[in-house]
Amino acid sequence: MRPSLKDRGTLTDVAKVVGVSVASVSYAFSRPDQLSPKLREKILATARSLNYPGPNPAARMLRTGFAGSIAVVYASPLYHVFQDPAASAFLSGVAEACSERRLGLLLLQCGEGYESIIRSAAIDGLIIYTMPNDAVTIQTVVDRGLPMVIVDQFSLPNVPFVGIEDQAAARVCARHIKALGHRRLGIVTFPLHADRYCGPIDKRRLEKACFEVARRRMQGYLRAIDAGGPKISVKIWECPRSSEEDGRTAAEYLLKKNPRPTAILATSDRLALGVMEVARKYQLRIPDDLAVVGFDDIPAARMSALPLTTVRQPFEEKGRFAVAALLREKGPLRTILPTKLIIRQSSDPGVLRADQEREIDIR
Amino acid sequence: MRPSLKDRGTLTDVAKVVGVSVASVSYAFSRPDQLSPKLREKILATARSLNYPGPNPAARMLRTGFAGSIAVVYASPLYHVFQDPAASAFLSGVAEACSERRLGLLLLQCGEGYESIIRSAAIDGLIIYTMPNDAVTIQTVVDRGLPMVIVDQFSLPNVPFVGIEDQAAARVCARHIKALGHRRLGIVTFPLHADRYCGPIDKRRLEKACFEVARRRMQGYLRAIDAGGPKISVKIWECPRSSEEDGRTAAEYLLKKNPRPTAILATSDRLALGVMEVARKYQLRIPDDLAVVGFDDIPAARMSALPLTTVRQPFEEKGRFAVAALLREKGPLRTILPTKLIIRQSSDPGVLRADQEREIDIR
DNA sequence: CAAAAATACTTAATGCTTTAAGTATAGAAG
DNA sequence: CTTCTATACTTAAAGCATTAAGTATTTTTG
Repeated sequence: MRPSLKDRGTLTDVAKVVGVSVASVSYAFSRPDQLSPKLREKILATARSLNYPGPNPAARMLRTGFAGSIAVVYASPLYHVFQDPAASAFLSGVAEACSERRLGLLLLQCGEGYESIIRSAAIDGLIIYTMPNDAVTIQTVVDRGLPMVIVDQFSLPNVPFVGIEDQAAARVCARHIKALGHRRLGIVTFPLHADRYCGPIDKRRLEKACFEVARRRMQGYLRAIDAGGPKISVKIWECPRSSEEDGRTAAEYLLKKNPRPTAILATSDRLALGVMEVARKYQLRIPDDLAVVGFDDIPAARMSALPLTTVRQPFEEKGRFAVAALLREKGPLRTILPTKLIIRQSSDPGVLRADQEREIDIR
Repeated sequence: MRPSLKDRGTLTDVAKVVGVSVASVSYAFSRPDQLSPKLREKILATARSLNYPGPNPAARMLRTGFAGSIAVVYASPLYHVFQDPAASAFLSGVAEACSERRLGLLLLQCGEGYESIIRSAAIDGLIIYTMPNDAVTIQTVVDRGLPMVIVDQFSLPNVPFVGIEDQAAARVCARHIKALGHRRLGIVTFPLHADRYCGPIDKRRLEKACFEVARRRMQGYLRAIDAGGPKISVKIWECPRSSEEDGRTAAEYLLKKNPRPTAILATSDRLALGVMEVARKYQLRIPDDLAVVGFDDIPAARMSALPLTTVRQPFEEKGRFAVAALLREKGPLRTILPTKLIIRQSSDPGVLRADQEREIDIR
């Protein structure tokens, strides 16, 4: 690509032709009130005739210190955001908030090999949407010294945080299942670490987890399970991503265990939907033979042939809050949004119709 | 938000402390080969200790003329891209191509009130994904004088174009319906104009259409319908957007006509899915009482309780091609990607099972 | 009609980096 | 030991705009 911002004429060129100072030309473009309409028109007309494309964004940015865009940093391959309904919903909120404020929205991938692009992106602030909790990656971002907001994940001192009560919500899921009488549970989680591991996990791996959301949800499940009452057995499977396919893989493992779990908790709806597919394949009746609970309440959870019990979280709102927090417009350092347990057919034999659901506020 | 790119120390500050020239500091960051490892390390260490965040992107950009990001311009509210499966799939391809090349992906809304942000975005090129074919809006973009690519929509001389044979594909849809013996047709289209009109349209409105994709598809339908053979009646409904809800509204109108159409062609799957919902509500059997054909082959088309006949187009590939074309890496001025008619239960009584489908190459 | 105020425009400093070309030094080659 | 080359670093120009403060001119006001 040719150096696109170069070789396009400058304010000075226009000024010379019109016979005014550069200041006037600058004002013609960005502060109309400083000029007589007549001169302004003349300048703009000349600019057009000279093919002058308007003030160079880089120079303007250098001078004003304002880029007019914010970035969302995403740890997985960038295209996943367009494939994952939860990420899409969040970004939808971010996009809406950006549009309102006339800000551009820059999507950045973080992780190894992507440091340079994070370092040199022309932005006014960063929303950290997913990022492993490891020092190297964080450093690149923090080093920019830009305003930032962390969404879900870990938190950093003095950096605004927007999220939900992951642990409390997960706890409520597990309690729900426990209350239904299940004593053998399976848990399917999206990554705890950034190593693309796929398989059962041990305690150590859980405790060292560098994706906080997964860890908090896991902790929620486990605490509710261990919170007294009847003894409950648990098998855990970690997936390298959060797709239906990963859910299927997990289910193939968990459902072949003997004795088979009677309920599966998944840290995302996509995983849960994958689990249900496999259950159907093995002719297990849901919720009688197997109860399934997801997390997120993506549209597919409700639309599924067998509607999924899940935790509803306000993704769009999260996105809007994240932008607001980034711009320091208002609000506290920590914004915790409310969630609800949505009970549908996939877990509760008492829910008889597909369009029936029960909402329970969490906390 | 505080002026974030300001007040952060400069190359010069670091140079002074280390006691070297600014050039050396610059090289330490961006051209390691120009410096002894020892000096480089010293400079970077000092930079860290001074909280110098690395070269100012604006200044670097001003000097090099390279921004490191490209933009996708979208005419509807930006958050729609995260809600529309077709747009998501396209952007998914764009995102993948950007990641590969270490480019940032900036999402920009175009249209009234958004000119300034398009004018001042720090980018190296533009992918025009949707944009009404009206001079004012186009001008803002063209005026930037940046490399650009137009995807679908109108084309501009010497601007690379990536798209599909909309008209041919639509023609094949209509022929398919015609061959099945239908003589009363309804057509549901997404916007032909940017005026949010919702209702039946006349010839004039169609001919003056400023969204080319809609126009080309409409023309395809109509030409196939008028191409001799039995006489066929057509009712057309234009929607202000391309959602299921719009499809429902359209269906409420079309299905109340007397006599009722026996087939409905929709310019998008989302519209078609909305139509099918209403058909179900009225207890119409699909495809016997009503055949429905969509366009795009989004995942929901296949997953629908009654799988939808539609045109499959390679969205991700379109995105990747658009980026490639923007970077002038290869390829001709016009890239036309192949499409297929995917025949499923919603149109063809001969398709008996939900998971059965027939593919027909278009052209 | 003189003084004050508003309007319209200019001056000039400043923002921070990149990079071709130049210089000094150390090491290799003859 | 001289000459050449490579290495390591410096010089200085250029990239393009914004904007506070100043000047000249016109309009308003008393």
